[in-house]
Amino acid sequence: MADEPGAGSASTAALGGTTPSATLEATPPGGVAVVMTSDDAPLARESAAARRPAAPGVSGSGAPTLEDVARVAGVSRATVSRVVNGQRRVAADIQAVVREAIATTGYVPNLAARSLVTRRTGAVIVVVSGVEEQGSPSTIDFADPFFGRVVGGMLRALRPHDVDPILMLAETDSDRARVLSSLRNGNADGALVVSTRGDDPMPRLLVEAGLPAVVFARPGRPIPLSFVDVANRDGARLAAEHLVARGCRHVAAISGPLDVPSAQDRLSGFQDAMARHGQAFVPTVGGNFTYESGVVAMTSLLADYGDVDGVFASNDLMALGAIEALQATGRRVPEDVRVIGFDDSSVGALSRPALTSVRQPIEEMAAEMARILLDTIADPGRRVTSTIFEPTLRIRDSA
Amino acid sequence: MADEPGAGSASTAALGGTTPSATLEATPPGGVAVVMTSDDAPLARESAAARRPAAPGVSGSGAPTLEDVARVAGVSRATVSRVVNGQRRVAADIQAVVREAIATTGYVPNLAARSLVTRRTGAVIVVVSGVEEQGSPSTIDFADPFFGRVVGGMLRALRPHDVDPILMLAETDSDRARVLSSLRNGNADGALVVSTRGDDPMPRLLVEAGLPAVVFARPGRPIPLSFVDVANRDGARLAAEHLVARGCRHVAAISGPLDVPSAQDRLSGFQDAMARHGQAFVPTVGGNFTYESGVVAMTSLLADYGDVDGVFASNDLMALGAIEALQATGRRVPEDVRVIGFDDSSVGALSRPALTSVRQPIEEMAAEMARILLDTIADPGRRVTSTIFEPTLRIRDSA
DNA sequence: AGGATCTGCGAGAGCGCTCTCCGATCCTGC
DNA sequence: GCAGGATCGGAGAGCGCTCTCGCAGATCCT
Repeated sequence: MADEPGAGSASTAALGGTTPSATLEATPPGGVAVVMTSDDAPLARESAAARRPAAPGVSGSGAPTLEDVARVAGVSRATVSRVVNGQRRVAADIQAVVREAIATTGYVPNLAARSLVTRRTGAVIVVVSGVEEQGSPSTIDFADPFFGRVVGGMLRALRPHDVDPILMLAETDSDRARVLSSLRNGNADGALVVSTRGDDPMPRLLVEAGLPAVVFARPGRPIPLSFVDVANRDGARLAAEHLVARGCRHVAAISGPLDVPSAQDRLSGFQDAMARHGQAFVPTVGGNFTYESGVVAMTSLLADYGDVDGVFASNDLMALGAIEALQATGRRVPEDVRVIGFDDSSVGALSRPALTSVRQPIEEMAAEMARILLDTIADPGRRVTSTIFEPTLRIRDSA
Repeated sequence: MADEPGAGSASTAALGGTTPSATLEATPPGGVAVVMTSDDAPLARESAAARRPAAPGVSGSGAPTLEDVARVAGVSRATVSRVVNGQRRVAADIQAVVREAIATTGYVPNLAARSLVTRRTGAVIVVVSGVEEQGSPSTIDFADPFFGRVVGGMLRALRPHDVDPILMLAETDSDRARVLSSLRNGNADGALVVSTRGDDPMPRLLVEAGLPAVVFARPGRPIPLSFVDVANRDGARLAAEHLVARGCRHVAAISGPLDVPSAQDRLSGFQDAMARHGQAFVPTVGGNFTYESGVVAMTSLLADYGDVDGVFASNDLMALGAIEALQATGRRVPEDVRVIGFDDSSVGALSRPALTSVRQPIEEMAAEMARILLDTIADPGRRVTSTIFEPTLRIRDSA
């Protein structure tokens, strides 16, 4: 990216400056204005070599080190270290002196150095994992609120332990190799994996490498790896019972890809529950968790079973698509057909009619993942664990 | 959102012994079935307790080091290092031998050690910044797709450079201090800041500390800090012109909190554009970017100006709320009242009627932030920069 | 009261890596 | 054949930190 002569004081957008090539279909070509303000500002930011704290009387350059603090406090490095880490008992008065010295020097421990010896980094990798598909560069939809909710939940559980999440994508083999080596060479202590597909190889790789990890949702193939999940079958049962209770007699299902364990469980759980209520056969069409696939599935369902009066979709997006298709054929929701989704996503809550949906406590599940991982890191000999959360039915307008 | 009483028990069988002791305050009241296999040890949560140094003496146990590779290749550490980093010319044959040795040993550089001497970490902090409000524990809504889109955009720009984002929340002063010290002690090389409020102190702190940083959206107060933004006024103008073109004669606006610069710009840009088209006064009610505030604002607008036929809301959530309020009073959208939002969020696209909205290329903006930060880190003397993206109008059904 | 035990602090050895010298080797030109 | 470069590999000094070890001095027991 070319430098531009600072266009004097920045007043108006100097259009036609350097135009980042980032303007594919998003911005009309040339539709980017770059404004550079010169740094005649009082706060000169030549942060180049000047990484010094405003510490008086400390040695020459660079951030203050343990050594510096020790000198100021008149104790040894070891003692300062002990105070910083609160490890072994240190006399109260000395502790005070050291803390004082830490404050005046503005000391802050260098994590790289610490991690070099402790073999702990205080960071975990959050792997958003998918499988590259030909054509589409990414299978991961970051706009899906699911992603943010998971990360948010992890963050809240991690923060009290001063552990930070490093975000990594894992779509290609080289991505996965990168995650693995990051972990192996001590760039992070463990991994929290959120897979978008059942056949994701990431969990297996982690297990084989013997690395601490926890995954979201039960892995496709059983492997010795901790995971957190929702009781998908119970959620589906909730949906089935609700539809039955509302008087539905001809219900159908829109399922997710059956190689995804959760989709599998939701479908079979729904079928079983319906069977218990006398409907032995549930017309089912598969989708792929997208809105469009919901439209398609519902349309196809309608073609074969025009008298459906209840639909259970394996996620909210497909449920929304189903409603769209239903309404397009003049059917009213919920009067003519009742629709239930799965996820209790914000999209569903905001749509009209508001979507009745099976709620899984994503944030808490994510937090639990973090907790399990932390425990595993603290005690590597720990057995593999799993926590299953019970879903609840969030009744709104669509069913 | 209140927790529903949980559905009781776990039906799934335990894989081994059950130890619910791990679920102290971790487990939400009810609704959770914990199934865990466990070792006998009551897990001591002391992070400091289980801190054991790496297995001593076992050569094969620990990860291979430069030393190991050097021994295998029959060269010195320095040479291996040179090969790994491709810094100086190394004879081709020796290079081959070294690479061979790297492959056989499975060597992977220890980033902590490297960063200790290079003072570079290959990581940047993504600060999701807000201000703690009394009552609510968090002002940051991770379920908002905006969050994921930003992170996704950054990720894609960062990845080719092998730089990873570390996620941090900054709500309290101590959070902010943590971010600052992480940066200062070389835990990360720079910060990408996404603020949720205009009066967020984070940007200022970063500047004062002379740390490399880029923020999303123009800071509330002008400070010498690089940022990326969308031309909010232009976006608002687009909305105004569209409403006018569709024949709206009495338009109103629902604004965001006016201490947020972007909300300010959107409102004034809209007002100015409307003034140019003959509507000097635009009835305006403030909201706070939430769905509910949109409902409230629209209701209040309707009470005072029953004849509105066009509404511009400063974000999609509020626009959706407005539509809800409109429909609740029997008005049709877009036939009676046209509504335009801002963000082009996925919620808006999925709602019915689909929301017409001003689109800002969030992913690309985020990617540009990453690029600027990387440049700044590479050349700290670099001037402060800003890139303004042009918004476009995404016309759907609501206007 | 005397030895045993405990407690608190300092000395020092690295953790794995990069990078600056420096010496050894290999060309090149005369 | 030899000086003068140019090139390339090795030795070694740390980067800032933690942690074991050992030694004083305080505390305890019989």
